[in-house]
Amino acid sequence: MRPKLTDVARMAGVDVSTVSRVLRGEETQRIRSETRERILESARKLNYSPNTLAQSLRTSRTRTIGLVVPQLDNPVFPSAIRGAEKAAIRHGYSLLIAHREAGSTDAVYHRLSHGNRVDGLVVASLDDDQLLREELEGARIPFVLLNRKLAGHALSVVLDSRAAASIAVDHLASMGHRRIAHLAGRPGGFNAGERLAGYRDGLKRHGIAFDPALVAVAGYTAEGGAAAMRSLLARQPTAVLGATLVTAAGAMAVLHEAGLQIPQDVSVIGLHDAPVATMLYPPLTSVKMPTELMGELAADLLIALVNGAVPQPIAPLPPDGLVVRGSTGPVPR
Amino acid sequence: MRPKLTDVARMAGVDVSTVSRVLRGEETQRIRSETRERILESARKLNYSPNTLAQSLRTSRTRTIGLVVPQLDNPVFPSAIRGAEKAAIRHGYSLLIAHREAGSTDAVYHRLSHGNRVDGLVVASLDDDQLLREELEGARIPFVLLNRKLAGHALSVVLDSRAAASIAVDHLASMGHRRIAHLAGRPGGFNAGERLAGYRDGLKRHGIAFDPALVAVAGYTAEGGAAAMRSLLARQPTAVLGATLVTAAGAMAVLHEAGLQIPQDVSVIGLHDAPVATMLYPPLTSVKMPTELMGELAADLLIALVNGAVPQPIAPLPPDGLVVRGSTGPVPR
DNA sequence: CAAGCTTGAACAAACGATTGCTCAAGTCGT
DNA sequence: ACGACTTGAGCAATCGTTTGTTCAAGCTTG
Repeated sequence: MRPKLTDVARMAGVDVSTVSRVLRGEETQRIRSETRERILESARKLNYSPNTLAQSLRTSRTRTIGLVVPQLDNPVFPSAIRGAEKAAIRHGYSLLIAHREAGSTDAVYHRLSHGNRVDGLVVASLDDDQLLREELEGARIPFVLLNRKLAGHALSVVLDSRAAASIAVDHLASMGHRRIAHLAGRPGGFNAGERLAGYRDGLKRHGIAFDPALVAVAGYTAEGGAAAMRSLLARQPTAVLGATLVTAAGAMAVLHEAGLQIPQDVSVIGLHDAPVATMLYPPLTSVKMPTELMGELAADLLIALVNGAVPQPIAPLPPDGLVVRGSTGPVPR
Repeated sequence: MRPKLTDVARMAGVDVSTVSRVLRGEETQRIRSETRERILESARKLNYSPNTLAQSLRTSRTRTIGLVVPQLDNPVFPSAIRGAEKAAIRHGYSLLIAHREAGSTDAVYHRLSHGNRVDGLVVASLDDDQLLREELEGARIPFVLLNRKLAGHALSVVLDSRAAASIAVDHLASMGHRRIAHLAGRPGGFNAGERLAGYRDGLKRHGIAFDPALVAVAGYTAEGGAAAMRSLLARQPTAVLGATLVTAAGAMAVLHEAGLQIPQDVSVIGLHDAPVATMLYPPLTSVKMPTELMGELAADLLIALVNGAVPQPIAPLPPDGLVVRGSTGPVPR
C-alpha cells in the first residue's frame, strides 16, 4: 500500500494536518523544529509522496497545463513542446501533451477541459476557424492559441510569418530572382495568409509584379509541396518559397525528379529552420523562426492566465534570421 | 460554477447516489425509468460532466496511461504515439504523452508514477540500462518498455531489428556489394546490439568477412551519422547501412559533401521507414518497420496489465519489408 | 390480514489531501 | 499570582464522486 498522510502522521505521532503543513511548507502555522524534523524523517522513511489527485481535488488546481498539438512530424511542434516544457518546469507546472490530428473526431479538448486534469490549455490546431471555434466553445478553462489566431478569441502567440516570408523574398531577389513561386499553406488559414502577404510585400519592395500563377496551395505536407511544385513546373520559376520546411522538401524531391539542379536551375527556400533542413540535398536555406520561444511564451502566458493575471497580448515573434545553405544561389541566366 | 452531481440531483429531485448510478449505467440497482429520464434530462440541461479527479480519487483508477518519449524528432516516436493513441482510444483510455530527453534531470517518471495521474506507463528511453533501471526502480505502477529491453525487468515491445539489419544487408549483397559499412547505434544499447548482430548475420550469409573497421558508432542523430560516415570515408565502403533513418540521412549529407554520388559511388540504406525518407536525395531505400503497431501493442499490453491480466511477452515485431528507393544500386565496378 | 418480498431510492462512509478554527500549555508582565 | 499573549498542534469540514447498506412503500401470498 502506498503511504499516505495518515501513515506519516502516525509514524511521527502527530496529526495529519501538521504533516500537511510541514510538507507543504505552510507558514501560517509555527511548528516546533523537532516536530518538523520528526515529520520530515518519517516522510522520507516511508518514501511518501502526495496523491496529486487528492491535492487537486481539494485545492482545485492541478498545477498542470495541457498542450494540444495537431501533428508531430512537423518540426515546429517538437520544438514548441520543448519551449513549453521549459516554461512549465520553470513555474513548477507539469506539461501534459495531447495529440489531436486535424479533423479528428476525438474529443480531446472536451476531455481535457471538462475533466479537471489541467488548469489550462495551449492549443495548436490546423483545423479551420469554424471547427476550432466550435471545439473551444465549451472550454471551461483558460487557453492560449499557439501559432495561429482566431478572430475575436483568446490570446495567441504567433510567429511573424509575414516578416519571415518577406525576408525570404529579399534573399532571393537580392540574388537576381524575379520569377519566385510560392508554395502556400491552407487557404484561408491565418499563417497562410500572413505568409502570402509577406511574399507579396517582398515582391513589391523589389518591384516585382505579383503573378497569381506562381502561387500554388501546398498545405503543410511533403506530398502537398510536391503536388504544388509539379503544378508550377510549367511556369518555370527560378526560385521557390515554401511555406514550411516540409513543403519545401516535397518540392525539392519534385525538382530532382524533373532533372532540375538546385540551386543552379532553381533555388529553394523554406520557412522555419530545423535539423531536417541539413539532411536535405542540397541543405535547405531557410528563415529561422523562434519556435521554441513561441512554445515557451505560450506556456508563460497561460500560466499567468491560470493564476488570475490579465496578460498583455504578445506581438508576433520576429524571425531569428536567415540561414543560408546550399539550396539557394544566383538566378540562372 | 461547474455543475456537479449534487446540482443534477437537486434539479431532478433525487439523491446524488441515484444520479451517479444512472449516469454510470450501473446495473446493480433498478431505477424507475421516469426517474432515469428526469436525471438524464437534468444532466443534459446543466451540461454536466463528471470531475475526473474525484472519480479517480474514489475509484483509484484514472483510465489514463502515460507514454514517455525521449525524443520527438525521431520519426519512430510520433509513429509509435499514433499507435498507442489508437489502442488507448479503443480501450476507452486516455493517453498522456510526456517528453523526457535522455539524461534529463526532470523527474518525469517519478511525477507520473507517484502522482496517481496515470494507471501505467509505456516507457521509451534512450538512457543506458543503469540509469533507466534506477529511474524505474521506484515506480509504483505497471509499465511496459517500448523499443528496448532491460535485463530481467518488465515487459517489452520491440522491433526485430536484427532481422531488419539482415534484410538490409541481403539487399545490398544481392546487388554485389561486399564492402558494406555499418553506422551503429549507442554501444551497449539493446537495439544497437541487435542491429549489429543482424548486420553480421547478413554478411555471414553472403560469405562476407566481418571487418570491424567498417563499423562506426553513430548514435541516433544526424550529426552522429555524419561524423561516423566521415570516419569511414577512408575505408571506401561501396554501401552503408545506417542504424536509423536519421543517421543514414546524416551520412548522405557527408557523402554529398565528399562529392560522392549516391548510389553510383555509394549505396545507402536505412532502418525504419518514414516520410522523411522520400524527402532525402536520392530518396532513401529503407527497411520498413511496424513502429505504429509497436506503440499499439505496447499500449494494449499495458492496459491488460493495468487490468490485472498477466500478459504473455510479445515476440519482436518482424520488419514490414524492404522499400527500395533511389539510394541503393549496383556495386560500382 | 400479517408476514415476507420486491422495488426504487436515500443514507452515509469512504478516497487522500488542505485549511480555517479551536484550544491546551507555557510565558510574560505587573 | 493572575490575566493576557504566544506557541504549537489537533479537530473537523470540505473537495466531488462511488458504492455498500439501509429502508419505506407497495405488493404478494397463504
